[in-house]
Amino acid sequence: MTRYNAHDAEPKWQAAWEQAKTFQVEADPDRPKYYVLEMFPYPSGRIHMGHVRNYAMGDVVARYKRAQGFNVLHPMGWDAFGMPAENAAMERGVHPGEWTYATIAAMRAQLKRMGLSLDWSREFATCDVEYYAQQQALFLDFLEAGLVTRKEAVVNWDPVDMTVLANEQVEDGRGWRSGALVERRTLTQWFFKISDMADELLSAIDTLEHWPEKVRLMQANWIGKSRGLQFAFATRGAPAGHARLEVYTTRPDTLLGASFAAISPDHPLARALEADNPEVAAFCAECRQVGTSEEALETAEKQGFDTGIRVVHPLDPEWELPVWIANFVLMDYGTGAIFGVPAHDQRDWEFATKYALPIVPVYRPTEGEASADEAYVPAKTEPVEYVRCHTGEGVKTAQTAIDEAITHAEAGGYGAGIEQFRLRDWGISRQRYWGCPIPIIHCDTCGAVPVPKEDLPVRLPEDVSFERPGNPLERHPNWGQVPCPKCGEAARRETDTMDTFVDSSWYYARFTAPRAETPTERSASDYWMNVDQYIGGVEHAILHLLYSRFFARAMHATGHLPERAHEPFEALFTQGMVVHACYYRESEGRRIWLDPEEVIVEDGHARHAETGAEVTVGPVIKMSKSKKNVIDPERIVEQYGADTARWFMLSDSPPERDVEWTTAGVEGAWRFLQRVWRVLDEAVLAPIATPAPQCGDKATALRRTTHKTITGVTADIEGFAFNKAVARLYEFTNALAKANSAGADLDYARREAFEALARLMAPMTPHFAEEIWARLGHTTMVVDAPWPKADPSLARDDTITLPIQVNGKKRAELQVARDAPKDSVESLALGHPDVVRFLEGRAPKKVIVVPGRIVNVVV
RNA sequence: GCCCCGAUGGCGGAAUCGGUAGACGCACCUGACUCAAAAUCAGGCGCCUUAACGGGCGUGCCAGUUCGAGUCUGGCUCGGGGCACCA
Repeated sequence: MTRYNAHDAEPKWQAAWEQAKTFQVEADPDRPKYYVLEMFPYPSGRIHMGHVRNYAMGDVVARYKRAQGFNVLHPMGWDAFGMPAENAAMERGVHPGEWTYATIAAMRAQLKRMGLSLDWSREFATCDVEYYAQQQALFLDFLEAGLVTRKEAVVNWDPVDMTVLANEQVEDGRGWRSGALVERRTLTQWFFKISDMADELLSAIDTLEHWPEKVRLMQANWIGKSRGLQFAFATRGAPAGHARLEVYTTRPDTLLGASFAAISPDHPLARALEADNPEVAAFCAECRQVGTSEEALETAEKQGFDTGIRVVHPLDPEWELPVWIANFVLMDYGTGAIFGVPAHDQRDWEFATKYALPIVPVYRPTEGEASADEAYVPAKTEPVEYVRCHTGEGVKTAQTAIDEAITHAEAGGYGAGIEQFRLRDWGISRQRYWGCPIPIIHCDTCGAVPVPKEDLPVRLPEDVSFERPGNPLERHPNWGQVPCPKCGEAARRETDTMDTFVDSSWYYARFTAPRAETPTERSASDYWMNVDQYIGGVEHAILHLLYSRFFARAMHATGHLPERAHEPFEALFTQGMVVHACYYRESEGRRIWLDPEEVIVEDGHARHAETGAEVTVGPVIKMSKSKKNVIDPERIVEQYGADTARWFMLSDSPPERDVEWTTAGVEGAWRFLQRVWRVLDEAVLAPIATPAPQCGDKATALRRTTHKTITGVTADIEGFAFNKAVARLYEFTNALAKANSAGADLDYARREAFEALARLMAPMTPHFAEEIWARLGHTTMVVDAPWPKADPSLARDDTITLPIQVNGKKRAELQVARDAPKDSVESLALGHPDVVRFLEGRAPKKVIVVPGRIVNVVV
């Protein structure tokens, strides 16, 4: 009796695969390709359980497709630029590059111990100069193609870290790292013109058949298309150049309910007034101070400033409305100006109430009365009674009235129906060091001049200091001082670097030719693209995936990718998180979190192992350092081996849902591998390559189980139901254990079963499968064995168990031939003693026979 | 506020087309092996009821469609996620 020893087996097979270059691939137009990609990691220092789950799933797909004969591209790299490296530099005085490459080395070693079928020869980090050089080339191509612009924008400014923050880096109005209150600043920034593609990116969502519906919805909502009316008010008493005020509304049906116009504090008209009216300037400054946190928005009162300017209502030249500057009007949506209809918009209602402006209802409910304490805002599809409408009164839906109003405006020549998008241009300028430098030179005479391609790359200088906050590139003594490429006069480099989302927006394309002297190599990208299966966390459902979709389109427009790559990810799978129980005790009103290792749980009660003190069992949550419930994958691999960790990650929950880490579960996985080992140990098998003999009933039964398992596991893997594949393999092993007690006539069936088992397990527990395969007498590796094929005649049963219901309740079972004719099944059912008993002598009214499924006798 | 998703034993989950609810695993219980424990092996395990055979109930709640509903429809409750002063 032997045991499976993961510590010896795993390094052995990893070395064997590496030596055989098993996972190194080249483009080969004669073979079908398959590109599997998991979202590449940020090199934080150590892999975590989320990585293990993500890469275990990807590896199942990659190894399965490989066994099916595909030329599988399965690469790995590092999303290596970003703030943590700069923070490490500040804290420890090491260069961000040094820190990053050290963490990469550590994580690479950890990943290699997982035995993933990766082509490591394609590895790169986004902070490699070879990578960001090509990214700079792409930037220049995009610039030339009109996909890049430089403009003023209101941005989140972190006054402590002294940088612009992306919206998602602002938590509750504060910088995610510094905790400082974020200010709104107007800065000149570089933008990718993603909003030009808004409509395209939206409509193409329909083609993403193999993406989760949830992600498609999130993308659609983010792009946020709305149809409405844009029209201009004529102004009275406005400064020169502001004779007209453009407004946008999705509710033109409420034009007659207008009682004021309002503009954003950042609107050009507000700016014009600000210039020579200190009161206006003070008001606008105050508005800009207010944070953008949820709390601030919830509690912030509507604030307004009456400019004294009037506008003329488009439907009535006699009717004038006041123009207010209002803190709730956003400059970057629509035209930055609105008309207020307090009766039917809650914000307008609050504003009008505060400043005593008229509230004029346009429609009312068909039954009952609208509340007097708030705006009446029914669904657009709900019929309401219009009492004041320029396109006709009476009962209709808002949607109908809106369409009429747009038609009316277009016919009357005072407005046009337009589409608006919520999606804004992608601001990529960051005032950071550890990112890809934007290849631009600023010249006083020539303006912003692109760095000539032959001068690329613009390298990050090595001699920088992080003693002070802010951007070290800005205070570098000479890095920024260069001659203008156009006129040769003294000029300055752009010191902003690119948002790290840019780095991850095209890495999948770079993997197809990672050493090319151009961003891509068309022969390689045309063969490998698109990514057939992309796998990652749902937290990237919007930004990363949207940016990547934009980039692929832009790379096609600039000749770097085939048109097919417009949608670079054919199929997307978003996996759930790894969660774990947590424990804490209260001390002086504070929660002290405890390592689960220090806690003993008995009968639902938890106590501290050392002190015996009562401990509170917290919720099952995402592993996090602050809650002390992190399990380090490295420890698990050391203790049980990578295959056990992989098997457990795949076994307990459907991949899209969260999986709870439990010690018992991991031990169960480990026990299973030992059990397979033991069952094989005790099995008597026919010699290798024995042809299929005539089999008796018992042997045929085992063969049927084998072939049904092959069919089932194959379908489960295809359908991303790894937990079901695992359950099926458990059942299969149980059947094999039972078959061991049968005699020599099963020798062939047993060999067939074990050969299938090794190959079916290989994508999930690759080292273990190799070991089994070798013990079965093979001198080749299971990784090179083809995926098993089920014999259709064996994969289904000839006789089946048919349930018999009486009045919809199961009362009996019947063993019949699979293809038994309906009437014979019916008479067998009616003759069944249990059925007769429940009929109690009554004649059946109706007998429903669904062949192969069920019989229902109705009385 | 708007949009979306989910709810099945003590627990994770299975039931792919409207057709045997609870596969498989974990936990637990009984037995075998053992001086003993662990490991392993054999068996049990939704709830109520029954000495037993059996019977009744049961997929968050209330209705409906159907011979038949975990699955479809309508209305709720609870939980989770996304967006959010977007005019």
